[in-house]
Amino acid sequence: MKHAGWRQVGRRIASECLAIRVRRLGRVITRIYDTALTPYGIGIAQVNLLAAIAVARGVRPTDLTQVLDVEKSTLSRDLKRMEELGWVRSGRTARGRGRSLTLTPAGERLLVQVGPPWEQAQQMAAAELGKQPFEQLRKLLSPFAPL
Amino acid sequence: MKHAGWRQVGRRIASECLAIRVRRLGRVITRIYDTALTPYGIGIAQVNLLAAIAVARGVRPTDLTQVLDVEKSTLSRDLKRMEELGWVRSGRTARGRGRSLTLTPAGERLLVQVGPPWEQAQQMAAAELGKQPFEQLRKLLSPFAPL
DNA sequence: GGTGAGTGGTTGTATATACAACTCAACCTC
DNA sequence: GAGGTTGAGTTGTATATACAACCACTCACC
Repeated sequence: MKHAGWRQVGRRIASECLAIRVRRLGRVITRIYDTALTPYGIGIAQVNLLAAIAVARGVRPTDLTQVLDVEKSTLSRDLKRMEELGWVRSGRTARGRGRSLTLTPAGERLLVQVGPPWEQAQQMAAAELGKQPFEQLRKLLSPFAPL
Repeated sequence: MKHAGWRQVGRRIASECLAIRVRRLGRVITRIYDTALTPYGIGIAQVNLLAAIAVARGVRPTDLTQVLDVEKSTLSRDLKRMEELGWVRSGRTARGRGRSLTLTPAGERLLVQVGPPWEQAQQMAAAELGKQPFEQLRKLLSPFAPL
């Protein structure tokens, strides 16, 4: 196996790489959810934040970076957008450092509205992947659920 | 189940959404590969293109959008970067419309160099996820391999 | 209570991603 | 072979993502 040529390397990477598969799956799945959510002016990435803040009211951004595995700089800008859109508010924490995040009433309303299209997207994703693989995948990825 | 409040919706989405899990997995995995590849001045997304072009020499961008499930506008800009970096070249197709893509010698060399760190990243990803889940996942996602 | 260390957050820069609108060239039809 | 049709690619705009560098504030310690 010494001296693998570029053809070999290319074939091996194309056929074996986990990252490439995961990223492609991400593109496909993201499109499904974003399409279903478009009428509501939100995408799955922001729904993610909305739901995370709803569940853990008063979290600090730093905590979210842990829970969601997002870079703090990414989160900073995502939150800025959502504050500007009027879905999220931040105040000082009761004690200690950092800000404390909550949904605005508009954010709460939006989250409720977004329920049905999200369910629909979840259905479509299951259809796209096949019921079986969908459930296997969901189970396999449960360590990556933000709860 | 009528009148689900925002708390319920948030909990449900946070705990069940496939897209959110897949996207988070993507972030985690991408970081592993990108970190391993950093010394070579390339990331896994570009390695993906490099490998795809290596395997299917002479492909047209349009074909790649099918094979890789990428938007044509995304691909257009990604390829532009890689042409500027001197890894990819494009010429006219023998027949029909569109361009034809090939690796430059520099691109071929880079692909070979990138083999070892890629293997290493694949190992680290397996370690991160656990051997078992890693293999299950790879198998489950084989429909998303670009081959 | 001042100061130094560490943490939380923002900003600069770059890539990857998508959708929509547009351009341009090849094709086909008559 | 002229003209409409279609398909390939680019460009405008916006979000999501990351890393590095920076700023600001809190806390702990003396």
